[in-house]
Amino acid sequence: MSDNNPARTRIQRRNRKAILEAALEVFSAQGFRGATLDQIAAEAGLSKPNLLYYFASKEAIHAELLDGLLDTWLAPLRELNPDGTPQDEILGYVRRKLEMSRAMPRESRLFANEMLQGAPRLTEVLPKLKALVDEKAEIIRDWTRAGKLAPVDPHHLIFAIWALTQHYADFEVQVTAVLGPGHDPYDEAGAFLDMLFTRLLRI
Amino acid sequence: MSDNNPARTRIQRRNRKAILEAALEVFSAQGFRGATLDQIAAEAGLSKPNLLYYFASKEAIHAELLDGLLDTWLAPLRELNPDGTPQDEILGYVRRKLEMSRAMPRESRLFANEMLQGAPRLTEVLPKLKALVDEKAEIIRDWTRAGKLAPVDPHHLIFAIWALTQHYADFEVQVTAVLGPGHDPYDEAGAFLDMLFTRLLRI
DNA sequence: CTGCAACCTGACCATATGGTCAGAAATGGA
DNA sequence: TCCATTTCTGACCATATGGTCAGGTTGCAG
Repeated sequence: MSDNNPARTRIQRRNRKAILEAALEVFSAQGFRGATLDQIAAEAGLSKPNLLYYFASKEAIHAELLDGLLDTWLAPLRELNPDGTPQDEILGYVRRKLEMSRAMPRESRLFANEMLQGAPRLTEVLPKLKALVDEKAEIIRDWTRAGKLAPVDPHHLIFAIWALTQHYADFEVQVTAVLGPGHDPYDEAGAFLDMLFTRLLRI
Repeated sequence: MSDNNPARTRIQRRNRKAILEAALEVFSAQGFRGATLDQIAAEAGLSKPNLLYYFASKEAIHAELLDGLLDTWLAPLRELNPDGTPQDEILGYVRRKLEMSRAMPRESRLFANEMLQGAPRLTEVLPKLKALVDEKAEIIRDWTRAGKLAPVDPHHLIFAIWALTQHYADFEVQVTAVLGPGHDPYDEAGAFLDMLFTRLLRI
């Protein structure tokens, strides 16, 4: 009872991790309501009552997953450095964000599911999102004012980066189906987006 | 029994329409598994057994919604005219697609939900999608070869248009939360995307 | 080795949900 | 008006699902 947060025993650490991993798999593929505890339990290799020994409820598992997600998700944007070269900074952001979609497609889909449903479990963190975006938008606006960047609406530039990178994770089936076999969507997207943003931002 | 397809009586037409409208509302906001027949019935102002008088099952309602959706959704792309001016054609497509997101956000979200879950109920129509995209990609490639358009990967150009336009419907909560009050997201997006694609496609 | 705390389970419960059905109510053509 | 057809409903059912619990099993400190 002295240490509250971190899982104490080895077993607890292992099982909580397995549960969260399984839950990410299932929630991201089925949405919150579509996912069942039985699926998560099976995926984690545990019994349903045992799941509920580690987490108070289905909600609690989902909440824990969402908990750090926004921070993880916004990390690439946080790195945008006002003292760097505008084009490099923004291209770097695009690359980091695309890499994140490639490395964490399930997290992307978990997030997308949440947003599609109207973000019922994220509403209280959206203001935090807005604050960060506003801050970074101001940096971009300054770059434009200083003549270092083509004039663009900073908010919609950020939306564009989100949309273009997350699309490859969230609509993976569609992308794969349209490209057909023998393609690496993310490699191609990387080249395409480099080109796109280079052209867009050139003064 | 002679005429098979169209709803025969006035009542049938009215109620089927009400059910599909209600189902679109609920399915697009909750996903297939998240939606319940009770919700749809309530939204449509009918009793649950009455829903099932008009449709064989929950699946059947969903299937009927999905049925025409892909065609509707791809209509703007179909209009891409190989004999037009490349820039105008592509910008026109972007505008039509954005307008579609504005006018039919629920359809967009229904579609997004389906894709997120791996398109279990759309797999058989994905080849049709691929065929259309391949056809239009070839047109774009020809334009590029003819020197009328900057060189771009046509498939990823189309993905970009999808991602950028659908984002405003699918992530509406996020867009609204970030922009704050006093903005018309679609108007701003229209201007931004015009600018973006103009710069991207200029030779 | 022992005993207590941590871990786990089968059996069970309440509710939600998709779907059925016998028959009542409305509709509309003759 | 009459009655066959269409439309609609309350009551009901089977199953799925989130969650509980009494008690069994395992891990580990002393």
